Amino acid sequence: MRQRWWRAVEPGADKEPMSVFASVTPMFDIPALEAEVLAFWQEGAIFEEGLRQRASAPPFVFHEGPPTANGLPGVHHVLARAFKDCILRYQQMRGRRVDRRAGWDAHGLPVELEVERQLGFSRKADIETYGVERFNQLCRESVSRYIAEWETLTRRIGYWIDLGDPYRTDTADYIESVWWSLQQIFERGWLTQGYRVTPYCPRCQTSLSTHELNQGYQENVADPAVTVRFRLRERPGVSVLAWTTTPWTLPGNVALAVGPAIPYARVRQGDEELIVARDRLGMLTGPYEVVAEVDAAELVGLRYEPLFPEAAPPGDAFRVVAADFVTTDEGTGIVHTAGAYGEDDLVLCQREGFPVRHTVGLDGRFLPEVAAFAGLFVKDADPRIIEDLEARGLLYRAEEIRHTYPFCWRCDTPLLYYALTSWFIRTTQLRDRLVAGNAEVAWVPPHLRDGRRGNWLESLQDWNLSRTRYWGTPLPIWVCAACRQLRCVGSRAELGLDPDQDLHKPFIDTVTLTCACGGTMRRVPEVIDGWYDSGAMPFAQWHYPFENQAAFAAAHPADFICEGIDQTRGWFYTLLAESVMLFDEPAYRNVISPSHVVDRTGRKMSKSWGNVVDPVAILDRSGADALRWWFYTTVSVGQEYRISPERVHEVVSRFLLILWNLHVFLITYSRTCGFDPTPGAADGERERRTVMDRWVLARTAEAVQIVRRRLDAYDANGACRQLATLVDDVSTWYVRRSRSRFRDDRDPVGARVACATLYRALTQLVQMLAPFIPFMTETIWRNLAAGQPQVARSVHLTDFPEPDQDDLDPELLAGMAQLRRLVEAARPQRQAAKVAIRQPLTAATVASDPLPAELEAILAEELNVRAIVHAPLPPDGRPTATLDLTLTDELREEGWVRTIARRIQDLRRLARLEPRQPVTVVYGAGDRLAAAVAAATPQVARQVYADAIRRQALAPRPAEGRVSEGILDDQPYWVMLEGLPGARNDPGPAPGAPDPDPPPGERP
RNA sequence: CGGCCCGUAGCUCAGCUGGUCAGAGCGGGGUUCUUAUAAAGCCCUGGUCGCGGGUUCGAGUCCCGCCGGGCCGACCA
Repeated sequence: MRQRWWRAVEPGADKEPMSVFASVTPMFDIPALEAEVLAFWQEGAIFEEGLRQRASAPPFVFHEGPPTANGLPGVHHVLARAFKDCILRYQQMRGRRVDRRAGWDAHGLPVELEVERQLGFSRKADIETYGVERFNQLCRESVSRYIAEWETLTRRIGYWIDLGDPYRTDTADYIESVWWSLQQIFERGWLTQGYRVTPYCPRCQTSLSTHELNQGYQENVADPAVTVRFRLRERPGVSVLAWTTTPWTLPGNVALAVGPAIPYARVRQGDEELIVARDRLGMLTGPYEVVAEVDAAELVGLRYEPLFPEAAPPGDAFRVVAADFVTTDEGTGIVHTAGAYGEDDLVLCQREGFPVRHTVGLDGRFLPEVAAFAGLFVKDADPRIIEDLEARGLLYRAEEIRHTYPFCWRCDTPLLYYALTSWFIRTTQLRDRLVAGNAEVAWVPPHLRDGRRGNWLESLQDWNLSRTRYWGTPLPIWVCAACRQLRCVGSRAELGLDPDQDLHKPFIDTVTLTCACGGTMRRVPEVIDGWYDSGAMPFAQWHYPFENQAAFAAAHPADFICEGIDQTRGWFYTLLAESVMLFDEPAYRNVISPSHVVDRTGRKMSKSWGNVVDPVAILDRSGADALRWWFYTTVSVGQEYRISPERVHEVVSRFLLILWNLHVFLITYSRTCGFDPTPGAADGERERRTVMDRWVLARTAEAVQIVRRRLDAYDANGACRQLATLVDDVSTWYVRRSRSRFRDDRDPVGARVACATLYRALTQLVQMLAPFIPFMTETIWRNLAAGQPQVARSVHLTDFPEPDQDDLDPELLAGMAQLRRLVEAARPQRQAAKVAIRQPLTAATVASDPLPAELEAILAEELNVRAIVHAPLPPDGRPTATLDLTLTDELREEGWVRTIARRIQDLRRLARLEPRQPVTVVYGAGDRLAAAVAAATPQVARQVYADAIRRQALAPRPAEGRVSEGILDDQPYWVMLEGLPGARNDPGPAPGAPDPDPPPGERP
């Protein structure tokens, strides 16, 4: 039967007669440990217990940003969740009630597209044909399917959030709350209809908001760039040249714009004359002659021949006008204007009274009016248009340009700038209040607030809220067919609907209202931007204001949110905007926003690059603790995370194994010395603490202070850096210096004091680490808590450590720091002189601030000198320690003995002996060396647990058994353990030696 | 074009309010210590802390300019 080695066994079954601890072993299967912990949490309902325990405590309010469940979660999703979880666990340990409700963004284009893919649809019309009701039902189901995948990962990484009662943006209650909010905004006059040019996806057939646009820019897109002749009507032989990268907008041309302050020129080239900006003469091909300089004012009002007369709209058009937005950075300094396909163009046309008419339909194909290209998709029409212009002598020049161009963030279709009637929230009017609201928020990293985020708010656009799609919250605006009166509905009651009525399309479109004028009101066809839904979660998750008004009031604004940097203009923005509009305050107080996860070379991860790092593979190999710790410590929040499985795995050996082995060490020796951590059991031992004990406790108390300060400031990086240093200090300084005390069987009280000290430091350390690496800390906690019914059964149910005032000791910390610097300063001297550290020396001359006697004793031991000679501090104030490297015979002999002893210990280790298993040592050496050994035999024997140390002839050395041999100051020797055959030099178990499993410390 | 971030040893990164700050880890080379450690300590890999100015008694650490990288905006008619 295989022991479940990572778990403490019930006391009594396996324990030392004197010990409350069950044995534990070195670690090797972290994923198995984590699976065990997950099962423990599940079976013990630890998460629920934590909430219950703080039920009446002051709340710490957290909002979970609802992921759109339309695909599998990636490693970057683990990143934000790691930071969320550590703050939430910390706050709960600090005594706050931390309700944390999961949420799912169920609406929106991403979900629709996923379903369209499944159904093999390529056009929006396919959805209508298929039936909107069935389609929406599939959307709802698709979300539910992916939610299951997200829940699996959420649990696996130890992200504690209540998955049992999530909010979903597609429920009727949620939608009703959103309607309520839109009615508020409508009544304040901020929700309006407008005819504007917006980015438009001809495949999805909906416009997009500016904050969706940014996600879809692609670099280095090749597009045609054409320069076209516009022939002046009254001046035969003279053309105005205009430049565009969208030839498909040329049939829609209605005007040419010149800059009022830009100087122009008329040039002769061949038998024609051309007008361009003087600064842009360089774009002309071939020789030319400037005929005249022309002011913009002279050009304004000139009429020209339409390029495509058959498409020309009725009314006034085809004139040159002045416009401020014209520049001479590109093109000819004269701008082709098509009212329906450019923001500036539309404004200009409306000002000048030019007709604004579409030449392209909602599907991105030319309308019948443009006979030559009717039915062609605009991008496909570009080359045909160029050919046509060429054939008619209107094309001056055609090239290819590479530039950045927006594509649909979900379906990769090139976007068109397209004039549409849309519903907008006039956020530009609210800019000052949004900026003021943002100023109240604390960001990690701090520069985001006034940097990227603040900057973005300054250049805010109106929020294009409506989407001409299907799966979303219906825009609750009804229009009277008779008098065009608008009404924004804010509740189901206004429509006379049951609470359990589904509110989606197509049902909602069948609901009519009667207008005050007696006419019939019908709903507008649009749904709303899914980002609005998620921004509504602070109130909509509560079905506010219809229910839970008190709960909402108590939970707004939130203390803390955390999402990736990409949410600056996503959720961070919509939360802020909606909260400011509705409640006149920001929705959150503190934000952590980690940067992107990229591959090991700094490239974005993308499926087509083949460099996507799979979180599951990392979790299976290194575990969730390792991945989490890597995120907390590898770089500061705000820097890119260059991830690779190897880098994450380093955490295991560099950090997790050391931590684990600290507790293995403690338990091993607690079992041998009979240490009992039960309060009261160690009474009276405090007075016997050594300076090392006091130091490690002071160091821990200091770390508690620092970690609390850092986490209170949402600085997980700072907290973890401190904890990493603490683990290193405990392991490589306290335990290393104190090892002999733990195993000193002549002083069991002293050993128990050491154990009690390490127990105290380690339990606090593990508690501090629990928010970050919740799995391993849980196992260690339970192993340490074994047999103590009064101790919390989970580390996550404990209170975060307080800095113990009695333990704090800044002077001791400073003294030890100086001591360690002195030791480091001295060691290179031995190396240079090739004198081993185990070789005792007479003295070291130390120039430093005076150290207390007990620290000086440690210094002498670390330096391995018999005396410390004091010297004045050098002028530069830098403490030094200078070794006297003179060797006497006596010193040499002592060094020999220590070498022999070390060789014996090494043989014990290689033979995998138990710590106290007695052995018989035999050795061969010359007389001088043997005399030194003989003189020190009692000490050596005790040190290496030898019942006898016997000398044999130097030659021949034994052929059997594992022998260690060497030369000390020209004197050859060998040493071996008697009765332990197995001569090979490998560290495998020697035949006859105890089986390596179970581990050391397990049997009496 | 504008905003922000970054540019520190071969690699990945720390360096808070200016004065032991010239560091850590990894890799490589060397060495030492050790029965908790699939460990650890130490040394080396000799870094003009991107470049140039400035402020200061003193600047990776503050200011200005420039170069390079990243992100975000704007523009892309």
